[in-house]
Amino acid sequence: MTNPLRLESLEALDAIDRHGSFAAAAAALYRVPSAISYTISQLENDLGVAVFDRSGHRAVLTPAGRLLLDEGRRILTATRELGAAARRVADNWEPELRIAVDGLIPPTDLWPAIAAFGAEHPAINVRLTEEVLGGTWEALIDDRVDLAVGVADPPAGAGVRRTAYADVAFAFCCAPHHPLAERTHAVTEDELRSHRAVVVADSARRLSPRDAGLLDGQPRLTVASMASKVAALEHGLGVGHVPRAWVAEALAAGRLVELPLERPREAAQTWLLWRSGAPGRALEWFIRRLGGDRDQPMPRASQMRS
Amino acid sequence: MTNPLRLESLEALDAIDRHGSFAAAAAALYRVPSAISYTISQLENDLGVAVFDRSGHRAVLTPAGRLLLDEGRRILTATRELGAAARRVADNWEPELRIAVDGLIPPTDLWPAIAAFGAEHPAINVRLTEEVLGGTWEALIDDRVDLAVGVADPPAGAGVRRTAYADVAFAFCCAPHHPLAERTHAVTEDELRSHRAVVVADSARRLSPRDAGLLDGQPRLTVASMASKVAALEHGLGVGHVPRAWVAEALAAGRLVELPLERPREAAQTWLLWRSGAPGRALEWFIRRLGGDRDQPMPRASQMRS
DNA sequence: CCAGGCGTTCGAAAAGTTTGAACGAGTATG
DNA sequence: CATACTCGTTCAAACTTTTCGAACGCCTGG
Repeated sequence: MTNPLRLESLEALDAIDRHGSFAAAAAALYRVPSAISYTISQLENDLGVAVFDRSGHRAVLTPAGRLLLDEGRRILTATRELGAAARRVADNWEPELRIAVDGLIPPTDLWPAIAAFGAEHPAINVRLTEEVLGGTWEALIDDRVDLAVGVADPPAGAGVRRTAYADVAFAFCCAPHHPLAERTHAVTEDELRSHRAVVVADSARRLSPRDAGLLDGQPRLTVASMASKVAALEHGLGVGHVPRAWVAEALAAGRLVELPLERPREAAQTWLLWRSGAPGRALEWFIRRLGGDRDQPMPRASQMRS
Repeated sequence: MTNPLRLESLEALDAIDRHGSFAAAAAALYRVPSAISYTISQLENDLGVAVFDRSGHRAVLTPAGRLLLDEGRRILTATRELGAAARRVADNWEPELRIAVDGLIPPTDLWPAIAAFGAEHPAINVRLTEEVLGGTWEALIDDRVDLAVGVADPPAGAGVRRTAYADVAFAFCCAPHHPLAERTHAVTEDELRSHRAVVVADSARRLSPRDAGLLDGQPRLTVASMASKVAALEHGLGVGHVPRAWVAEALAAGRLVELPLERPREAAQTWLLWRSGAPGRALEWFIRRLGGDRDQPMPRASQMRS
């Protein structure tokens, strides 16, 4: 049993319903009424089903006709969209762009770019995932994302290109009611060691996980994301370094306090990474927007962009 | 811009991918290779997009071709299914049958019938909702469902037909640690009045709600469903009548105890209801299966069917 | 009752598809 | 390195399908 349904029949059905009569539909399709009659009776023959009830003066849809009309419209739409999507792909626009943002960068950082992209290219989907440390790199290498944003120390790796993204400065924080908050002078490493550190777990599935900026012997609370880490710090569960952009508001509101450190952690240079090879145009759009001119990959002086 | 995509092109594309070459696809479609060439180049012209890369010996899909193939298959499937669905509708099978089951009946009661129906008619969807008292009737009248199962006192109403369903017997229950559980002799109405009754709220949205089997002046806890009522009783929040089928297991396990009543509530006759008019065949199937021979609507002697 | 719109039917004309043969190009096989 | 085979394309001719235009019968509204 081969496919017994023609798109032209559905198109005709749609036009008839839209314009109210065979004659009007014919006019709308720049055809003669008999052609519409022919198309519909062909549909009815193919299907072995009455689509219109002609017992009255004007033809009226049967229940089966109603179903064909309603569902047929979905098929027509899908078909038209498929045509458009194919054209876009041929023009090197990806149907979907997948972006991983590293825990160092608040995802809100990307919203303006994503909103602007969505306004320009409403038909292209953007999928944003959040990863931590090696997980961001791994998502790119494993082809789970097309663009990695805010990776701090990308391993040397063939097949990956990069351009500078933001410098991320850290604040060493704890809750106001945390014992360390009493301190007025810079905290030494020895003092630190007796307080629990909140750390974010590397989200790598495959590569060996690494932890960042930790003193040996310090007790830990490991959480899954930077957002959880901030929440944990606010609840006084420990201390830790957090990118300033993540805690600016909490510091201003007094939910967290910043502690001076004897050896403060220096700002981290972060990168925009993508696989080399022919990038799609959506990827190029984001590289240009987020990374600026990628032919001059130099570290940016700014901290986080808002 | 009219629709520039033909189903035959997608069909050809599918056949080429499935059989590995233009020639094999042609054979599978009982056509000559040049016809396939023609169809594909027509697709490429319509779309203005290369679907195959012919630079090598064998034609190989471009990314756009890949998209057309993958998405095109979905469209082909949808189209075929639409044809089949239209035939079913013309044959008086509903695309979806909506059933409301009254709170008196455990929904599990219907599972065997629904499973059997699904096995016979896998393409017809069944939507099961749960309603209480007037809500069941109202869902039917408002055309939110096609069949109402287990309605106890259907109001006289034109345009509705019915046949007997199960007789529902009630058990008056409370938790074993409830004060009334101490009683060894039949409970009088006066005694009852001082204990909270758990009642199920009528789910009617429009019609005036009614409450069943309540003594005036008795404090109440109103819950949304029979399942909640059973749970409330088990937690000792009150007392109340429950259809035996809902609590057989809880009584056997000792999570509830049955109390003898001075004036026990008599079993309720329940009905299967549907709107009169030409019933679809799925509806007929369920009426026949659940209600037996509907030309002899007589109360059934059994209690609940399992 | 008449004018006008509706949808169908039919033969003829137009448009579109399929065919088969010929061709060039690539790939296995000996 | 021939040879035989398969692949996909092109082209004119045969064929099929769709569209057209005119004629017709039906119903509705004035």
